[in-house]
Amino acid sequence: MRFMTSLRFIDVVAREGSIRKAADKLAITSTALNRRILQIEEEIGQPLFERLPGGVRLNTAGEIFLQHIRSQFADLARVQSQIADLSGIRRGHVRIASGADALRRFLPEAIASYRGAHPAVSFDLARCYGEEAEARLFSLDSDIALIFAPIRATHVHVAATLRQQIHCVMPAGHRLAGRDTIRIRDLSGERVVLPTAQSGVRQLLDTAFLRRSVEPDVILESDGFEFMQNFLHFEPALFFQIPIAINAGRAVGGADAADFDERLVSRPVDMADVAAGTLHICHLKGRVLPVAAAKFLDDIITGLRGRYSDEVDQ
Amino acid sequence: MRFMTSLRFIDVVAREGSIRKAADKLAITSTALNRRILQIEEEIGQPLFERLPGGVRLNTAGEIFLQHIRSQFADLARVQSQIADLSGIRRGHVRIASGADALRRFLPEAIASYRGAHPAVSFDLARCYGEEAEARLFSLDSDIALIFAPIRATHVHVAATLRQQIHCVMPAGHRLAGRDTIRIRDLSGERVVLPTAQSGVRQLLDTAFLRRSVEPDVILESDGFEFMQNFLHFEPALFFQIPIAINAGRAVGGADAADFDERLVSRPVDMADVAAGTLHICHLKGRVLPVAAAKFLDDIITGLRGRYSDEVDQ
DNA sequence: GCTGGTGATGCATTTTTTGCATCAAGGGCT
DNA sequence: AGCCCTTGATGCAAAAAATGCATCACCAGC
Repeated sequence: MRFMTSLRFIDVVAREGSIRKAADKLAITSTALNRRILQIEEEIGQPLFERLPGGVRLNTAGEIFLQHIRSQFADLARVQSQIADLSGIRRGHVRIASGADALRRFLPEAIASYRGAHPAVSFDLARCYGEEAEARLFSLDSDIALIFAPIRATHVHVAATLRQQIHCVMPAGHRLAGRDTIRIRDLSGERVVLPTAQSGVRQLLDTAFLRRSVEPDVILESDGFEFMQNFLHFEPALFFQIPIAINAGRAVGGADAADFDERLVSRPVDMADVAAGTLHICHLKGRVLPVAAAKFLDDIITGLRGRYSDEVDQ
Repeated sequence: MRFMTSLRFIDVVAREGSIRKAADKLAITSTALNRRILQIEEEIGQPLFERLPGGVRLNTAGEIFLQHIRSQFADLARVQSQIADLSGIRRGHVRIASGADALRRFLPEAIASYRGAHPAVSFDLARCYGEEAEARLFSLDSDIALIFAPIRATHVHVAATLRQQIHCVMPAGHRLAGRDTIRIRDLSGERVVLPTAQSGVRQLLDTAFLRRSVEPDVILESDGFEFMQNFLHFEPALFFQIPIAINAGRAVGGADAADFDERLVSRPVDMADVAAGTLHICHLKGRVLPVAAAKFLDDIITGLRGRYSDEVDQ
């Protein structure tokens, strides 16, 4: 959209913190970019950036204006998606912020299924945690967020929630593999692999370890699930996931539900020890999503309701 | 704002229904305007107008896009107002749609008072009734509406309401001037001047006349209050207003409250005959008003609450 | 079939935007 | 302090875009 270029430029300059860097990124000269910004500032009647020796930074007016710009872009995307829908072809771009959990198995399947029905819709996945995901909604960098953590910000609308019990994943021959459920005290001294500190799973586990005064043998911290999974083939240890990260296709109920790798099994951690976490499916409050994003949101909520009927709310 | 010109052009073309007429209005050639529109249509990927032999008309995509354009303009005005507020000077433009009632005495005083505090804020008054006012909110042609009639549309948010009893205005020497309240049956055969059919006052009166089977002698229909008022100096007759149209400064209570013209008096119509109407002070639901408009809205609601405390709700 | 209106398009002109070279200013380093 | 590097701003010429004129094709009403 030609008529939006100047506005996009401002966005990039704000992100880069420097006109010259932004100009490089936009493949134009700093001169041209500088003048566009000066022109807009003149039209607004006030400067939007403060000039520092090392670059530029938004002032208050600029912050307000940038927020406006981003909302214009988001709304334009919605309009384009809606217009495309008129001619029967769903078109658009859906930007999702998600923790590693849902990204692992659930989203690939959900997106593939959606794209099967609407091949003209493209996706953008940003892997991030809690507050960062909320920030992405607010800055309109993402349309939908899947957050496995409490929601802090008031500007986030939770379209649906999914209760998820922490599961413990281990090699099939592990001494705990015989149990139906795992107790936290069983983990004392056990070698465990923990997700990174930002992760919602990790925070639930930390609380549980603290409460039960259990100190497992933490041999590794990682947020790479595939890495953790493969690691277990070489050194027997435990790691933790939520059902949605293990099995996209159906609820994890039975004792041998670890369908992700036949040499691994997953067992639920006893609810008395670790409270079930909540996966929040969110978008920015008050925002009208593009058709493509809105329908995708509907789809995943409907899909989850079909599979995990009891645990889905709202 | 230079970067919005193409969008404004589309708005004008849609309103004019013809590229050439719009071009005249915009003081450019039809060629330039035509090409701008073709360019935007190409960027959108779909035509926005259907070409008729007598001009152009928005198609569905165009309707959607135009709505987007208007919301952009409204939001830009909000942002500009907000930015101006940062530097201490309130700046902006408040567009009000109002029936003739509030336009008569209340709004002039309210606007003058507001402009006294904020001289950089300008106003735009559109005189219109009920549904037309609602439509103006929806098309973002007005920020605030004062509607003396029931609200039909669901997209209108009512910020406050003011109950207003119909008053009957007559020359001081009229035979009914001695009454404390006027009954509808007193009006049988009386010469009356009625407001236009769209007016909320008129609709309440029509209902009352019908219910009581009273047929006054309607000698004139007009929506010009000043005209009606002056007319009464030449031919004795009755006309009808609500307090806010008679007296902006204070509630109309006493028997000689017609402070607008010493030779005229106003008497309330008995509530048993005519239900009190409701003045609705509204804006578009879900819309964030520009600072200037939002504060003005606050001001008039606070002001009304001070003067007509009992009759103001919400 | 003529007339008066519409939007679309080729081409020359004008306006705007861009890029190069350069300047002035501020922070970090020796 | 003095040097060096990077930053944003600006004058001037080239490139690109928008504009205006003349004209075409189309349609409705008479």
